[in-house]
Amino acid sequence: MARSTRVKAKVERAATELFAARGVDGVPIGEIAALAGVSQGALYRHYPSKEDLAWALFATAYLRTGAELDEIRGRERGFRARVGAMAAHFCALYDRDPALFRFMLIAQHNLLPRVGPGQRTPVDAVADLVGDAVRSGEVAPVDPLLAAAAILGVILQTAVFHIYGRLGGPLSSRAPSLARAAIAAVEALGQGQP
Amino acid sequence: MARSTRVKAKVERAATELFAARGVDGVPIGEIAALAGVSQGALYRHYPSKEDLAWALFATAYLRTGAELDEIRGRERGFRARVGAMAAHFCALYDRDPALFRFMLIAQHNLLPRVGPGQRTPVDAVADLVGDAVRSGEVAPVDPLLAAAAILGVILQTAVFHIYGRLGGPLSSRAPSLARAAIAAVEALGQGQP
Amino acid sequence: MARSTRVKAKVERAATELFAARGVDGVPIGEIAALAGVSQGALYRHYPSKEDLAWALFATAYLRTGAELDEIRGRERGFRARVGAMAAHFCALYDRDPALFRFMLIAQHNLLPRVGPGQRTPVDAVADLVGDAVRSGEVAPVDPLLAAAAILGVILQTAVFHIYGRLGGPLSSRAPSLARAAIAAVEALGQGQP
Amino acid sequence: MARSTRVKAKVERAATELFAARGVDGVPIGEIAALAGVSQGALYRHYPSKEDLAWALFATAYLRTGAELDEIRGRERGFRARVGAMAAHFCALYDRDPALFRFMLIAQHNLLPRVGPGQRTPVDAVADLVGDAVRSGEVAPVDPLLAAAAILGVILQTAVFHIYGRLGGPLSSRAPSLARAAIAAVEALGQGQP
DNA sequence: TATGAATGAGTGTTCATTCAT
DNA sequence: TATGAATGAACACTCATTCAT
Repeated sequence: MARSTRVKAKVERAATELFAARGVDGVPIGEIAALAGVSQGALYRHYPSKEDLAWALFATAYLRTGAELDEIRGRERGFRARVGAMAAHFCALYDRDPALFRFMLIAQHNLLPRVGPGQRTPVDAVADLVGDAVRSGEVAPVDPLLAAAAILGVILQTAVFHIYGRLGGPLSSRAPSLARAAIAAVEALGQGQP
Repeated sequence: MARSTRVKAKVERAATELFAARGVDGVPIGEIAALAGVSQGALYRHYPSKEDLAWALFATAYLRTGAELDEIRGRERGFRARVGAMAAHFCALYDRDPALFRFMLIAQHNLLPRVGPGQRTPVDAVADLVGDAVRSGEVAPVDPLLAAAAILGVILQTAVFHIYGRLGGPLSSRAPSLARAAIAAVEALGQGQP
Repeated sequence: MARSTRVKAKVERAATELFAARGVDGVPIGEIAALAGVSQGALYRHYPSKEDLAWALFATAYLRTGAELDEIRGRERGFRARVGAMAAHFCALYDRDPALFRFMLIAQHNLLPRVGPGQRTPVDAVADLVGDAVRSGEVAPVDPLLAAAAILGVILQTAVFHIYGRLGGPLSSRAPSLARAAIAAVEALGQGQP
Repeated sequence: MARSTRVKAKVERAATELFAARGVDGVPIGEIAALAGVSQGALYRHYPSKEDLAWALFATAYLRTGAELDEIRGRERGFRARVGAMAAHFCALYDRDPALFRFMLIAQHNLLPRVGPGQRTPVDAVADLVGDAVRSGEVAPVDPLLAAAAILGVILQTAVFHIYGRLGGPLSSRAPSLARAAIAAVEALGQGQP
């Protein structure tokens, strides 16, 4: 592993932890450097600005999550299986790196507008998943974006409660419940005016 | 209405709009003063600091929402009716003042820790609503906090999608759908592994 | 005199002295503030940046000098009288505020490009003076800009020598000599190929 | 030509161009290295600091010019011929390397004080030339330094006008005119108040 | 030896807060 | 009391210089 890669990795870890705890604006760059064990100036060899560092962290994680959800959509068959796999995936992400998850939840409010319109986001993946299910007749017709909001809302709000200490234990153990709840919510949305 | 009250109202409106758009840290206090049409120094006659202003805005809206949800719980009877009324209430809040709603979604990450443990929050109201339904046998046994996460997640994530332009139209028109989805999610959570 | 005016005057004096001694880039803004007896932040109420402060000082002095030379051109009659008055004017400027003069000589290399093409500069005034004299037949045909270079060169290089201690005494006492030399130089330029 | 010499030449060329365009303080050392095609660290093998690089460039050119003017003084006979040769020499210097000329004009304000009192500068050469002429009776008694200012002013200010685009064409074509103007200026200085 | 990453002191600038008027 | 200028402690960022590889 090259020296440069080591520094970058340490900086990204430190920044993720601190940004997650106190927000991008709440963390002086010197504190990131100190936690990463490098000098302040060294950060600027890898990122042109603090904002760019935050954006790189966010975009990487956000778009990678979108790609992973797309990958699940390509791999799994059937609405229920796909939602289950996605819920498990989100929970695993959370359990593996809660700081990164928290950072993404916080930072989206500032950074989402920087995501280009052509990018595949997690929202796109989930909405397309619902679209597939509607087309195949697995679920009654429903606005895919509204359904995606329900699916993501059930999962992400649970993560938020976990972050604030309202819920404990590994999130992964709740993945099946969350999947069931998300599926039920989407089906209920589809039963508009019967 | 006393002059002081009018000034406070103008300041709070300005702060809400600006905080919602760019976050508390992203808004200089001078800009709030300018938008409110008062001098910078005058702000300090009403709020001891910017942080206190943000906290006052957040706590007022957050705790009032909790009280309103409690009031719904006191007024409505039955799990479904109560969830429906709460969903309608959230949607009306959003439609009436999207900036305030957005501010609360953003600011919670910084300000939630300042909410005292004895305060009645919206989460408490929703969780208690679920607890009531479990006790009365209306829904199968379920962790009230997990169920509250599902209910709030379905509603709030829809609001988030509205904020980012993924969904349009008044949120209130979606209230019945959201209530149905939230109820279904909770019921699904209650059906462990049969 | 308003407080604001007092502060501005003190800042401009301090900046002129320090810029003249060590160049714009060589002077930290904190030193200007210290010499002016105000806080660092106070500077930014009057100038948006250090560069703007330097530019304001330069542009004011440079364009005012141009206007004064134009005024001389309007007042005096005859080539010799006008050059004499201009030389005296430059020398008086130097004697009254050597630091400002030195600052202008230094700063022109960075700031002259910011002077808009429509502005009346000292160079324009001197060149027009020569143009008048050529048209009236007082001096033989000569490129007014080349003649202006000669006139300004004789005067300004003398000031430079004074700055570096090669010449002493008040510059004003040399004004008549400089005027004579400048006039002779222009006349000699006019005797191209007889 | 040794490798070290080639590197030094490339560095000096790059530094001269960049210093001339934006001043010593305005040019990061990395930019010099990039333009010279060497690494940043390699510069420090040849010059102990940026300041030393600038000084080496300035001192070399400045003192070499002084030596060349002295050589003209040794070679040419008569005030007029010597001034003519010097004017031609300055114009040739400018035409051959305008960046170096511009750098010297800019850098003198910072670096002239570092020139030791015993060094032969261009000013010394020109002043001595005038002294010779006064002693030989070729020109009326005149302060040699004042006369040197006039001679240098006529030539250098013309160069400045050329740099700023007020005059065009090769400067060498103006050398005879400048020499004539400089000589006339000196003679005028010698004619006190008759 | 040559490279370019790392260093760390220094800089310009912002902005919450104070305070003279 | 209301104003807005002044304060001064941060802060993000730059860059000359050093040094491990």
